[in-house]
Amino acid sequence: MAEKLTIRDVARLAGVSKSTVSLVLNESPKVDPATRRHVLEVMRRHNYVPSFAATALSRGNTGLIGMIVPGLTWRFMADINYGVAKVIEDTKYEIVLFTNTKDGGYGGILERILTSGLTAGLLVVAAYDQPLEPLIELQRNGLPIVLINTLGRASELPSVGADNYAGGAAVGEHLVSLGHRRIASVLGPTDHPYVQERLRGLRDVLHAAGIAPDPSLELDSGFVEETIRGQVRGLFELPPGRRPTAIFAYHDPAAFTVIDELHRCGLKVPEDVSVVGFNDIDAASHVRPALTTIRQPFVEMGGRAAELVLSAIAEPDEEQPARQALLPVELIVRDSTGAVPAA
Amino acid sequence: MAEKLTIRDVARLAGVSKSTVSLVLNESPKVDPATRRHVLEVMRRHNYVPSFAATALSRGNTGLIGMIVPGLTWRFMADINYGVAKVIEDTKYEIVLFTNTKDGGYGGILERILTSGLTAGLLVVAAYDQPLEPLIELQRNGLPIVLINTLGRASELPSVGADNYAGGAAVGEHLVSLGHRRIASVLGPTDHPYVQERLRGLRDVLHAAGIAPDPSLELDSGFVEETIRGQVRGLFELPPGRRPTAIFAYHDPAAFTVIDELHRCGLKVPEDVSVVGFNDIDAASHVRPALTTIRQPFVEMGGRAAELVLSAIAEPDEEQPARQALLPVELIVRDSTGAVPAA
DNA sequence: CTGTTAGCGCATTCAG
DNA sequence: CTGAATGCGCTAACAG
Repeated sequence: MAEKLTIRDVARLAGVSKSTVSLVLNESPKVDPATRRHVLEVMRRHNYVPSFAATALSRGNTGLIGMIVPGLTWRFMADINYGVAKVIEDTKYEIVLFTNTKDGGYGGILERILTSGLTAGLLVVAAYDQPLEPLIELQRNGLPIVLINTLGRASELPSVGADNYAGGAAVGEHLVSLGHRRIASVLGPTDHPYVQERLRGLRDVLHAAGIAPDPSLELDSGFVEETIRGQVRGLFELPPGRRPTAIFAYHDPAAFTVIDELHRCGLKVPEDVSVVGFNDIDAASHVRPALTTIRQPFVEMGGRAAELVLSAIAEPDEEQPARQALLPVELIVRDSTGAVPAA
Repeated sequence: MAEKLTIRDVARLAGVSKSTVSLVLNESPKVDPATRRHVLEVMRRHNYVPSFAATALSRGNTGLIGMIVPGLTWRFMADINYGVAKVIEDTKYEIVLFTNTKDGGYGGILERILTSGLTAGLLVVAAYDQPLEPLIELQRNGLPIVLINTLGRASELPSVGADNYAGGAAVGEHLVSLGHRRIASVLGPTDHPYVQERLRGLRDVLHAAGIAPDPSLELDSGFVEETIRGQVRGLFELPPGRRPTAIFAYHDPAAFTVIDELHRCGLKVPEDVSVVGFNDIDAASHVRPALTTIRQPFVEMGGRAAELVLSAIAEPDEEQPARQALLPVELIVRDSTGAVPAA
């Protein structure tokens, strides 16, 4: 059953030549609508689908888009992938998934991809510990690459990322509009570019509001929960006038920790202190108080990245300007922020 | 740079013929070790990798293994994929990922895969709402398929799954050994095969211990949290002698809900009531009391499934007996279970 | 507009 | 053991 038909069979069945069939397949306008319809009909009836391998070989393009991900455990990977898949599935391309299971960087993957012509383009979800150079090298060799840049790393590669600066600014504007003037930041690892961007956004807004930066309120908290707890306690051991009335945490789990520690200190959220997170993870809306936070557009990022590779593949000549798309983030106001308490 | 070399170039550079190079590539023993080494050396030096498309066309095998997943949001998908990737990366195959983004079933994917010869084999992570027939059909047409059967669905397809029966039995044995005789089950959706299997395992153990089944302790709780809370309360409105001393929840989040509701009812875990979950999600070890639960071997499931397709691809003739591999689960004893309280 | 003729890069006979 | 000849299924000029 379902014996595989070749283009030749279709040609015979339709009473035309192979190339006519090929032209129909490639939607060439150079074929008579009637013949075209007829050929399509034959194809459908016999359930013909062109051979993937043959098409790839002949065209010099495999119709495969590689996607390198650092792993699937990261909670937003699902969204990114969804965005990518949504775009790709409407094309003739398929996604080849490469998961970094080994520590040794991208290993032989990249080399293999390039020289074997495995994929027509590459989507790379930036990982903390992977250097970008090999990718840039690949790109120079003609492989369209788009970086899904969740880390805000600067590079000459085309990339899509979230507008972390705007995120920080939005938080600042929201808090300032509520009357807050002493805003602390639990920054996580401050050497990460995205953290710096957010802080810059926040500072700029504060500056514009006439609020001078206070280093004692900008905390490099790293990734360790205990550090955060200690820092939060430290904040409220400051002289009363120097204590913050709002805390901006670099991601939602950190915000939860902050809130929990505030509660332990006998402070109420948002009555005594307002708290803002980042990322809008599922739990943010379920927790109490529901968390005010910034939503990153991961689905859109995936989709946009896919569109970018696709277009780079379609027009390889056009020396694509390295586009660094920054997608807008969204402030989600919930219950963890409120007006500044009366002094 | 890195102009793509063909087998012909390598032949020329090595001073042999194309077919010799080909034989070397395919590790044929019919080539002189010296020439072989020489050719390999040339390939390495010039960074030659055979063209993916050409190899695929010529061999009639794309070297691609498709993986259909219902989505990446499901938390265990990462583990399954990791297991698959671990196995696949040591072979010449790559993974093509298909995500069901549309509701309409597998859509055209399956048809396309078969007739275009896109993939050499298929790994399908079972989804709740997808029928298996199309897959069986594909398999009949010669496409090796392995079902990663997280739902315990019966089918003639080769599949790997977790031993849910053993899981239920292990829970039973653990609780019985602690002296419990009145064990309630918060079953989730009882029409799901895996739920039934677990219940069967539990019942069999209870039966062997001389404990008669009690329908009032077997609760079809569906997926809704409120239902579970109500049922838990109901359990402790039973006459004192008929109340359970232990509760088996069909998954960890449900167990958390159960524990929370017990606390609200003024009952302590495990002093008054023991609670067991299923799946061993990350939170299970972080929560208090740390949850006793059953770990499912998702990584191993992925790996095993990958091995199965690979072998089916390698030996297509051998009318593979439809293997239904059931991988062992593991009881993780933590703090939520304890000796039955003294009457 | 349609049919003819060459390859694409490799695997696989088949002689030598 | 090695080299020359075919073909995989399709696309892409090129004639007709």
